[in-house]
Amino acid sequence: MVSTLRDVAHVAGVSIKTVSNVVNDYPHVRPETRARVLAAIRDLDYRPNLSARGLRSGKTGVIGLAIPELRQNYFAELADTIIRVAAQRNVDVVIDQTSATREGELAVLAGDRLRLTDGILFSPEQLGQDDVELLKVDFPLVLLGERIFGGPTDHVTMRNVESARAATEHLLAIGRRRIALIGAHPINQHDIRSANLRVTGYRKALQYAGIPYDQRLVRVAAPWHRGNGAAAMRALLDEKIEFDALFTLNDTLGLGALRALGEAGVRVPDDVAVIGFDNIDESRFSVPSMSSVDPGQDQIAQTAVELLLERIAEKGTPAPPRQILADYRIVRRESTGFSEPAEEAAAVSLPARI
Amino acid sequence: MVSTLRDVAHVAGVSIKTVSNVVNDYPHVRPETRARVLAAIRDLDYRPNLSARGLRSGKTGVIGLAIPELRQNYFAELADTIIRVAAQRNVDVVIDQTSATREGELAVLAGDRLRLTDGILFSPEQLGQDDVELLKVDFPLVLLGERIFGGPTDHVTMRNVESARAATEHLLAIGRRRIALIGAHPINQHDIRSANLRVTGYRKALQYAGIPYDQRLVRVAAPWHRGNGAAAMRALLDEKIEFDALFTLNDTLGLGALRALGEAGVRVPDDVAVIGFDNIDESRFSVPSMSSVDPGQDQIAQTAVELLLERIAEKGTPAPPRQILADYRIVRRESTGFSEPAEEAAAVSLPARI
DNA sequence: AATAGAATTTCCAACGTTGTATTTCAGCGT
DNA sequence: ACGCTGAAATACAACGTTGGAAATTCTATT
Repeated sequence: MVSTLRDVAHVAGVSIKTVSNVVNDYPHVRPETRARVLAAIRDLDYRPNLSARGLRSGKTGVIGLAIPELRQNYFAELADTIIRVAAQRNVDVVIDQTSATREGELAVLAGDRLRLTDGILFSPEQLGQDDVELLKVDFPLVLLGERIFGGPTDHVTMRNVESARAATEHLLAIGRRRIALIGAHPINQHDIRSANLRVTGYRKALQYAGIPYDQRLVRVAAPWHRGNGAAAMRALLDEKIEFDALFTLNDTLGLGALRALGEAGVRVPDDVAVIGFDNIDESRFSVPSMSSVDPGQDQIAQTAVELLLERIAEKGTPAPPRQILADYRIVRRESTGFSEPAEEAAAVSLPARI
Repeated sequence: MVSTLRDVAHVAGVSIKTVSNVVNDYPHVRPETRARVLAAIRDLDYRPNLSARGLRSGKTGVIGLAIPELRQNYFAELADTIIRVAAQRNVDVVIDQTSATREGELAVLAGDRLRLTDGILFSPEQLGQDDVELLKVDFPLVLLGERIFGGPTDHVTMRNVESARAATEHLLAIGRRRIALIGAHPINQHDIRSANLRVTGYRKALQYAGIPYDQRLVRVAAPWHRGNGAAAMRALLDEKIEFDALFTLNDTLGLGALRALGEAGVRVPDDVAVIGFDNIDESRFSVPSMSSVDPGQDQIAQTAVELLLERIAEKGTPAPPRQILADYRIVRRESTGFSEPAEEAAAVSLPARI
């Protein structure tokens, strides 16, 4: 039913190794022989058995992507891109959801998922800088995200400080001076998670502009989901703190805040300009559409897959760990007084379910 | 470095087959022997080589999920649930994105992805009823969605007609009489895609309520994404057609329509009540939060995985194809004049990226 | 103590592939 | 015609696992 090298070899009248050589583009095969074998492969609809190949070669052609939850827009988009990039390299992707639990993330590092995969792309959410030692694993691992820096593995991440600063400067550039921030985390000097990095960028922009940092404008919100964005915004409004702009540390918070602003009758961007972070698809379609920082996710996905495949192919002593920073850009939309050209708003390049 | 059955056998002082028996819960192993083997397995951190197991047994323990785009909320949520269910059964999931192209979907049926997987969950978006013959494949396949009915494979889907009727009746129940619909497709008698099924439900509800069907209220929109929902709504408003309610054939269209309504200063639900379809997470957080039809996606995911695993395990003549219909429910939110209890709105059970 | 019968363990082969080593072949110079 | 060279093709073994059957050990009877 399913044909093997043996069947192809029989039909083509050669040995199975010759068929294998053809399949693997081994150079020393006579064109005539190659043609005969290829014809047999076509006739029999032969496909390599990946289990056998994996057993023999020690490589499965599958990489793992360990993320908290596919349900979160950010990770769905990341996974989407990563799968596309991997597919171009003829690599399959198995997704492992850690459910954003420390337990789940430790299981990733313990290699519980490694049974099938040649290596793992790992975007932790619970592990932090203190866990950096745990990244010393004996399989190829590429780290994503901003939870851990300076680890022993390749790391692909975004320019948090610079891009947050740019976002803040965007608000300053349109004349805003009282810029609230939602999404901070309790201060912890040893914690360099992205919240703190982005807050740092925010403060730098203020400082450079000569605007004093006002603690009351900076609100804690964790985790970064809509409900907390809305709640933080309601608190700001309740406390009657004056502000004319808002920077939320991710888009999801921003969308929640937009909702709370809408409920309260605050006009965006007239009364309050809003910018988020991540540039998820959804932000283009909110009311009003929301400006955001595009942290270069496509580039991150592309780079991460490339680095991982390099590591998997690597022989001998591993090269020292590399850190790659993606390019960012500010996407201006209605929430900061801009409007995208109609085409862009309409250009949903991704056909929807019908 | 990586230990095998052989290593474990050596340490435990038994044959590799005995270790294999322990690993596979073969009953006739003395408790004492079993304990010794398990200890060795722990000590050596032994994990079965899935390639070898797959080669020997012909099963990989991996299933494929073929969907158009992970980037679409609906599919991200579906994939999320399916991966969770599969994980409980110790099965991994490889995601294959067809990019919503016919070509990509044909590749799925051609088994291009089958190299690694024991079977496939397939949610087509381009293939239609005319392609039903193509579903006759020689590997386990479970069909999802509403594009093709009566095929040769198991099929898990939703009650489109009934649930769309219930959605319409919900709008009728709150006193609305001029109910617009967005998301219809050009009429084609042989096409039973979900758009037409849902329109059928809508018409049945109207008919039962004694309300005439008004062609002008029914708008085409394809594909079902936000931009088209907004565009259809703008057209309705521009044409000054009177309506006091809106049923969009999915949530994404509805969110786009909400945006257009907001832009036009139309109040929701006061002027126009809105209900969508799919109950994606996002609908809870729009402004206002959007009522929707929950088509029973969790149940669909659960059932689909179960059916597929049954088919994979099936020996001998295959049982006749089964069709499973999930239970639906109407979720009432602000867009139809209800508000969820605060707890539910806040109960985002899925921690976000920090 | 011998023995049937069951329980437990082991042996052997095979799954489909590819790396290494070997053989065969064609073309060339002498 | 002979040996040489490199290209082309092949033979063989091994990757780690498990199904089936055979071998061994144990238990309960007699």
